[in-house]
Amino acid sequence: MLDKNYDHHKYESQIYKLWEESGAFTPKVDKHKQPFTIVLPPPNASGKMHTGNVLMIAIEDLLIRWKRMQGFNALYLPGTDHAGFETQTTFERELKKQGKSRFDFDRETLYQMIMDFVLQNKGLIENQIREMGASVDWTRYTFSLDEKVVRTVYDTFKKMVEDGIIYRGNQLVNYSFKWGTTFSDAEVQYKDQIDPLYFVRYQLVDRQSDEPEYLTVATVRPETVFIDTHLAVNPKDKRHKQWIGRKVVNPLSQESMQIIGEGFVDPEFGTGIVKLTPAHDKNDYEVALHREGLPIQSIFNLEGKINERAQEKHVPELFGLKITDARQKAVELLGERIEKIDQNYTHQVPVDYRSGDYIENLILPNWFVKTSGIKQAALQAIGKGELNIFPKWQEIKYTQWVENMRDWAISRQIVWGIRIPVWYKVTPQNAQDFWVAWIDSHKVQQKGVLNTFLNETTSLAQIKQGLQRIVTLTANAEKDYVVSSTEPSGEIDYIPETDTFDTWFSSGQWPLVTLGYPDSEDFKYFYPTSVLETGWEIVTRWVSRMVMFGYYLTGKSPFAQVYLHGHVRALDGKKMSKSLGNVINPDDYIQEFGVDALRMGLVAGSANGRDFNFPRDKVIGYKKFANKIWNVARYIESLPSPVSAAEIHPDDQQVLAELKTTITEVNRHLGKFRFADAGETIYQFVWHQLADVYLEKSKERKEAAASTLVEVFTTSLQLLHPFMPFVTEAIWQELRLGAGPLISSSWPTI
RNA sequence: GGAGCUGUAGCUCAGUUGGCUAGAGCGCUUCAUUGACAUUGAAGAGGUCACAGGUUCGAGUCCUGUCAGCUCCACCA
Repeated sequence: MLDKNYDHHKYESQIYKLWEESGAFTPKVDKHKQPFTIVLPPPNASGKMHTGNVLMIAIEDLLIRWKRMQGFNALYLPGTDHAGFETQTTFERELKKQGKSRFDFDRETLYQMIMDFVLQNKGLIENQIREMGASVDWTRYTFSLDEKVVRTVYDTFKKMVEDGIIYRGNQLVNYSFKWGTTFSDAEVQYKDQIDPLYFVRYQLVDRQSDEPEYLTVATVRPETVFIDTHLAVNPKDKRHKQWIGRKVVNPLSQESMQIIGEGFVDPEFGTGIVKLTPAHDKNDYEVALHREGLPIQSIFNLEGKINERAQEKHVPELFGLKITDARQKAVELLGERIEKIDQNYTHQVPVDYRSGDYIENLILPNWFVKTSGIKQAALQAIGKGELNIFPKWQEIKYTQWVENMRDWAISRQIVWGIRIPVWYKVTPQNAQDFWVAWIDSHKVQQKGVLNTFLNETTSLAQIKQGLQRIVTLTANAEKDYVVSSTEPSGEIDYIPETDTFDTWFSSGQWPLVTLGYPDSEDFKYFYPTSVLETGWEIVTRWVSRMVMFGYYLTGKSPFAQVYLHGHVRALDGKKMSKSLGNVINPDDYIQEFGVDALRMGLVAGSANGRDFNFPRDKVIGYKKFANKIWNVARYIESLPSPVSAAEIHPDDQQVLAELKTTITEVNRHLGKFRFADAGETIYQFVWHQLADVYLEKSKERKEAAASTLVEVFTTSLQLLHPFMPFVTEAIWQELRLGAGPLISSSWPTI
């Protein structure tokens, strides 16, 4: 006898085990069957499940189970990501609790410590994926630092270097002094901030009698004044265009600066005159690139302090100061030349997406992917229909973003990740071009230019042993490095690159590496994958990169269809955030209402790809629904033995016809990624047509109606299975409705 | 500045190529019920589909404009 009510605690874990052991999750390569593949967007290996992950898995598992039942060879491929920067920052917080920091360890030790940390925590997210009922193939599980991933990433890097798509450049990057690393454009966000806006006077050279003595420039960064190379005005600006070609004196360095015309200058802003600081501003940098002879000189060292340029430019007072202190000091030095200060100036400052700390634009040697060569295919994919994004309007966003993509800085100055497989040649002549940080034999950190350390007592080998980080002070020409995963042997000394790849460089190849690119049987059979399902916020960082790598390496889009779900917002309609205290922990809902209810509630509440509020009401509603199905099963169980009746009653005919319509509708909705509609359709049928009407009426003719009731209910369970896998399978097992488990039964046809 | 999304019942939202007598869930009202289920059943109230024009035999749906909310991208030194 079934219990009076459905108790999800009683069934969920044992049913997952049953599925996994049945082999239903593990498709075999079979040329006679058509593959259907979804690669799970890998969650952070040391993270835990959030509502977005739940929705993601609910939708993907729904598609997979549907296709599996339809007879496809369905592969749902799981994995987790090392999430380089995010994990390292998390780990650093742990270190801080112990009174330590990353600077206390050499890179290999630190890497191993983080690896241990991640391995310790990895089980949590894996268990949560199981708990969700995701019918993923654990035998093909991939972690993004698995050897096969690293190997492919290295091969790709090598190929891209050889093809000239990856290059080493000394150019403007987004840099965080707090974290000591570069960020890609996609990782930079902007936040509003109020800063004083200083109006600084620049004296005109060779002034004619009727002219003012000076020009005024508005800036929030007086500390950079001394390195200004030029002033710029908009050539269309009638007030100012006459200054083009004239000169002013830099109020701090006293050097003469030419005034140039540049279209980017907004005549409406400030005074309509801009100072140019090419090493620390994107616009100014662009100007410097297309104009000959604009010096690009950085004024910060790697610790965010003013470097020796301060002396060269005659403002020694600024040397060694941090940015904020330098700003104060510069204001003092400018003194009278500051005409006025606007204290209420609101502007947007760049911050990193993770911690919201300042990002500076700096010139640093970095590895870059030249996007101009590979983004064309990623754009054409849309036009050619090889890549379809749902909802359709997201294609516009994707296209815009790819079109505007600048070169992609892929090196990160953190240890947690895949080390860039490069070795720099070290010779007595170039030892001054490397800055190194390393832990010496007394466990003390040393920092400085390499050749200052190399002497009788300290060998290069010692430095390498305790190496934390190297920075090449110039962009190395190709002859100065070797691409290799292991240290090249021979006469010449080498020092390893310590930068790691941007996580998105490896996860951009995720569909490839998980399937065993380039020559595994799996890859040949399951690639390209069928559907990529993920959140829209990740289109720029991830989806676009996967498409680019897919075309670059295989000539194909890694997936034909992309379905983007919306953000799950908090109950109050706001973005979930710790500070607002409105974060929803899916575990609470799983405990209280069960996985089926949570999955179905989210699927039914997801607004066709738009953002939506966490649908608590629906989750509760579907828990009740699970119980409703359960009780239909209980009723069936209570029936006298099913009697086959010859008569076809009109009620039977009607319910069978309604069932047919339901099957058609569910298929139609699922085919269009309209999951909420599909769920709603089957819900309405089961509750309000089957249970409320047909079942009630059949009570007057129990024996005669029994076989139809069982048939319709069995089919309903199959239709419901992809949406609510646990309760449907539990009933299937308890009532022994089929030979094998429900997960492996056939999708209803008409 | 560029682009996109949204505005439908008290609340959260469906409404797919125009055919709507506008739906669902929750909430609300009234009633019922000890044999599948109160995690229930039956009945009901509730909407000039943001606003103004237009196209059409017909507009929640298409077009134009206005207002409001949200988001993304680019950025102002």
